[in-house]
Amino acid sequence: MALDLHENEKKWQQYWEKNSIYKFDRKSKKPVYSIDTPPPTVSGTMHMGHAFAFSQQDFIARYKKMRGFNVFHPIGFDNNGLATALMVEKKKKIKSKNFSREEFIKIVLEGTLEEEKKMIAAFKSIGISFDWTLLYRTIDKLARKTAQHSFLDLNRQERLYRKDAPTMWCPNCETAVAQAELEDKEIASTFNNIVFKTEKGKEIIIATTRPELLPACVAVFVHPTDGRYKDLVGKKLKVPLFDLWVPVKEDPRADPEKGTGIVMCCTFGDQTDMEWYYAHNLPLRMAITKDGRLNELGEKYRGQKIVNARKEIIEDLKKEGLLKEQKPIKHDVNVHERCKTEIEILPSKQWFVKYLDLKDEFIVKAEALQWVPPFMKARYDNWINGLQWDWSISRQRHYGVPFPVWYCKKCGEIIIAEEKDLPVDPLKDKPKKKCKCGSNEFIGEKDTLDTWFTSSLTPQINCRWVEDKAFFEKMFPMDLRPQGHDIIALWAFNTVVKALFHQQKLPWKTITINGWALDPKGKKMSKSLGNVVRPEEMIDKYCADALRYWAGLPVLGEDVPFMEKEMVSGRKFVTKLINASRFVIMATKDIKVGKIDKKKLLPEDKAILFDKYEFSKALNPTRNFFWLEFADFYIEEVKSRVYNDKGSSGKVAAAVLHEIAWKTLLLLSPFLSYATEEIAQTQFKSRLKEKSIHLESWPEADTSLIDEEAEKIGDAINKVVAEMRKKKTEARKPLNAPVKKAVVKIEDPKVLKEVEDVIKRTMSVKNLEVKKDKEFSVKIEF
RNA sequence: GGGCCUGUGGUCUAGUGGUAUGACGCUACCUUGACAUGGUAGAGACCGGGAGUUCAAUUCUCCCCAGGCCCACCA
Repeated sequence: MALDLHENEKKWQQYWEKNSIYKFDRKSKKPVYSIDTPPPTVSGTMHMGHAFAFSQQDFIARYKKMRGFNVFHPIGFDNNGLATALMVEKKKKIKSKNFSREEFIKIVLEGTLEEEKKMIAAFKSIGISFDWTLLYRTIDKLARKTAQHSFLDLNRQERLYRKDAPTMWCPNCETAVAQAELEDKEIASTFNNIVFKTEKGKEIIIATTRPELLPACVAVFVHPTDGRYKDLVGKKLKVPLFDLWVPVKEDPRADPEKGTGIVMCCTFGDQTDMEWYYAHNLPLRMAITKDGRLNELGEKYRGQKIVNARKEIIEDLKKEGLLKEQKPIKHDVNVHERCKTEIEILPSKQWFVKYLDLKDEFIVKAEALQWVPPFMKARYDNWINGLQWDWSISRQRHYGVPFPVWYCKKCGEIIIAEEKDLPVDPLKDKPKKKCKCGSNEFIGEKDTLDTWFTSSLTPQINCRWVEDKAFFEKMFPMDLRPQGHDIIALWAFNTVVKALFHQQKLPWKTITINGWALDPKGKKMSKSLGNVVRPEEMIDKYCADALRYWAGLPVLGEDVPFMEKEMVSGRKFVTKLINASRFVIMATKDIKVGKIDKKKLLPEDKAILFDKYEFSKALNPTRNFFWLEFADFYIEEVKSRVYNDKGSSGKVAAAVLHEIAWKTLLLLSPFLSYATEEIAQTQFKSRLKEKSIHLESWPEADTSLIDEEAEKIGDAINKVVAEMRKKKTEARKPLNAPVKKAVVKIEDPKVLKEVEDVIKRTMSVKNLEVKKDKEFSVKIEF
């Protein structure tokens, strides 16, 4: 009778929930093991990547629980971001702009409940052991309060500053953009050879892809060793179309190989322009507005969008004979990852966290963190070494966590909110005191905090930093941060930064970096490629345990192509496990359970692997032991004993079967959490001490019972049986075909002495002769 | 351009200084009393390419090639 795996999984899911199997016990005296789960974006759908990464995390959580830890396994949903705002706007057919920030946050929190429900159901269906009573959202009151508290603390430490700084700016979203929000995009563009003129009227050709920045030109650079332009240095050049003269300067950052080897510097065309601006003390000529148009410096092109202005300027240059050549090129430009608009560099008032001075410390301190796999630390180091700007934390967005900040209308003084009033919304709330200039009128900060400013506080949110001091002291730092390698530079780094600032400690002891679930060809799964496989589909088609099995196969950190056939193997394994256990119970029905162990299961070896986060190395050998050794040989050999021999040897065999099957179940329970629960609850009730197999302790092997002699005997039986099977197969006979006579030649016949019976019964041999010979051989007669 | 990682039978993968593990697939045979979502057996790889170290390299070193991720550059 086949078991309905789906019904079965549902049944146990409900059972776990009803009995709060995964609830964190605040009162327990056991040591805590805590996990800082990545909060997935609320979208209503679970990705294969979620199923993959969370399953792996779950193996660890379940293992730790079995090892006697009080496991703290919380999860949050990320709804503090543009993606969520857009989703809610679309769903409700509203615009966030039409609501106050506070109202819109409320709308988001309520409007995403439906998506949350779907995701919760999905995570539950794969059997992830989250404690759902700990659920938080990255825009909820706790998160806002934590973020604002963090802001206040950084302010106390004089780590915050606000200044008019060249900022990477998205003219489409009209917001500042962080280094990490950039993306490369290859676009087609034109290299324009444009004529600048010397005072004497000599034509100097300068190549540029951005002629619309001519009105922002402040200098022209050549390489110091470039002989071609030596005599120009120090002179001035006339910018075409505009009444503008700029100096020619030397700088090694000008590449003689590129274009004509002479380059114009505009404030600001790119990052090099910015470096020159500082290095050569150049004037600031901003020709671009925040919405991506030319301003009054653009003269007749004023008000034009960047792309249009470029076109018109090129036309006018052509007309005046000032455009010598145009070369179509393809080049990579920085675009905003969300809207793919080219980034501009504009000065604007932004809040920054000062941290560039601590780069070395960030690297050195993180050495105390256990990185799994260890080489991932290099990516973190790389990122920090490449950092050039302080952390810009302002976003010109309506939706998000507000700054707890006002500005005095009269004197411009910055007023920071009081601790006890958090969380505040400066657009709605007012400072409690007058400004020191006596004014009572304030302007609330309209900007919101970079989402990473809040997301970098998940350990503080999980451990209730702003709500429960005693609890926080007990729980912080957390034990484990599992996350993807794509966000080492963002999430991992920012979280370390915050914890070092606030707690002067690392936020966790270990960080594990999981790989990605890819499509079968090794490509990233994405909607546009149409190669997305939904985990729910796979659960429906196979079962959740099969999906978990797949997630348990690869080495942590490896990207894994999703192969449906792995699901088939997973389900077969589940079936095999159930069937073999059923046999064990049948065979051992009326026999008292003994305490005999058998070789090679070695739970402590598996434990070491888990402790090293190498769970796949625990899963595979356990599976192989169970299937290839236990089921294929041991069960077969023991069958005849159990069925035919009701004497003492039968009892021993049955006891061994029972013992091994149970220990195997325990070892597999972190992976196949449903099947093992089913088997334990229905067939091994006598062994089960707790309400669930997932509350049982990790099995201990009684090493004193490992008997080398017995192992030798076991190996000899397996060898002989395998050979006899082969002979029968070669003779095209069924495996249970009776054998009249068999002759086994073996170097040490003594080892088979006691087990000749076993061989005879297993292989239906009537007469068995064992002879001594250096060469091992088996002959059979039918 | 820089950093990190990966490259083992058709596919995925284990592993080691002395030519290699397992799975899936494939072929043949077997309805044996837990399981045909099964069993047994078999074919199939000179471990990306080249050079070096060594008695010996898939395993160590260097170079190259391919793929991935991150960073930088991008007039």
